Amino acid sequence: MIEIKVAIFEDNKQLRESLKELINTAENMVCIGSFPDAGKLVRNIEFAKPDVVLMDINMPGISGIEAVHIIKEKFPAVQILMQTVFEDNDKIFAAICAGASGYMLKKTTPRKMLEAVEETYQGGAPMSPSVAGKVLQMFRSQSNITKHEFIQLSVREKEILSLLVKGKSYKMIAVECFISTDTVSTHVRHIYEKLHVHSKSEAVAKAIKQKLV
Amino acid sequence: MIEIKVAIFEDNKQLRESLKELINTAENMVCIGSFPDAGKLVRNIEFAKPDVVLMDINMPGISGIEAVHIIKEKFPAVQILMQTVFEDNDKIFAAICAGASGYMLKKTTPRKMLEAVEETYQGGAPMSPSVAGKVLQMFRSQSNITKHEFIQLSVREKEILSLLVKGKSYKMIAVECFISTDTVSTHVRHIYEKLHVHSKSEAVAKAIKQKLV
DNA sequence: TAAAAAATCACTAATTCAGGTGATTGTCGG
DNA sequence: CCGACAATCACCTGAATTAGTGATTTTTTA
Repeated sequence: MIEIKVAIFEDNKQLRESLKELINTAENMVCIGSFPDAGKLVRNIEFAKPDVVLMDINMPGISGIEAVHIIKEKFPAVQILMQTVFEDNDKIFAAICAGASGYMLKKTTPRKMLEAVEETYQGGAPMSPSVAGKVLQMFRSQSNITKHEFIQLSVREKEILSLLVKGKSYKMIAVECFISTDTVSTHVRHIYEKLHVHSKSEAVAKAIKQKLV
Repeated sequence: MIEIKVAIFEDNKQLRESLKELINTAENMVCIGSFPDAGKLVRNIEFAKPDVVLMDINMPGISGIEAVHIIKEKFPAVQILMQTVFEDNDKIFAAICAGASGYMLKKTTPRKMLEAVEETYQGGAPMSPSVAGKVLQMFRSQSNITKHEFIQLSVREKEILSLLVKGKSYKMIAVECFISTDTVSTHVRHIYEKLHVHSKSEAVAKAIKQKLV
């Protein structure tokens, strides 16, 4: 029987201890290190050589996400399971992009926690269902399939729209395109008509989501 | 005790029957319909009024993915849990975009299958870990952000930013948030500072690209 | 507990934007 | 050749936005 070596990073002492105990109760797992913060992160990982790291996303000093970055850079084989009480889109996103494999809420039952560690070790990506839901949402919103609208912008309009997306003002666009701000204004008006929007923000949002730029 | 009403679409008779039995063994679930294909799909759903649909991805006639499209269009409240033997990137992607909530492999144990149905009903997105892993992979490869900045917006600021993205004016935001336009203006200024931008458009663009909303 | 951050409101002033009207070119296809 | 459309410019007005300064209350955190 192979033992899964688990390292824990968690600033809350009580939670850290109970996680450690939980891991050690599992017959195929062993906690080979538990740390309250990510100080000496590299040395700790180097020494402990864990298969799976349980990482709290909120820690004093180096944040959990930064720690994931570092671990994944230096020890790409180590699988990381994030733990958090929050379900923030941007945190989840950041953790995933940093290279975390799984993302469990702390309210998860001990049994499921162990399953998650096991699955992480096996290369899976266990996620609390609500977290997974958010990921799917982000996924869908990013790859917008629901564009049945055939938006036909002229070359110039696309050019101006892309400058709008970059946050340029009419005046700056005028300078860049060698036209007057009034002309910019006219183009923008036409863009609004075609996109069925009534403000710069809406136009920018639509442009990005529909990948018009 | 509320019973979760489950409908099954599965062309393999044996599997269909055993799924039906499995659902009915759970005390808080009831299978109110099992169908070998998606013919009369709308009428079947209309009649059975399921909470959760178990959908095989490969079916003769209308494919599972097409069926998801149709169901989500006509009955958006129905949650759909996909079932498949394959871990095909394209299929997973298509199913998610069509609006499936969960995605379980057929080799999943009966106990986990029931948990998944329950979680689907509760609005979660249960996924077999290996499937989740593929989703994360797709997610990472899709996002071109190399260096993710750790932007820490307050809850209120995020709220206001998301309204900005929707194209709302300060005035509208003020009404929705029960604050004055001056306060909105102050928050917006703070948001600009944190995002290092100087206009609404830039803020909106950054918010979307960095998935802050 | 003291300091920092968040949330709130107010006043001012300069700038920008949205929408309207109207006009001149040039190009393309019927 | 004419109409449609893209691209250009101009003038105008009211509304919205940005930015600076200052202040109070609550919450969070070190």
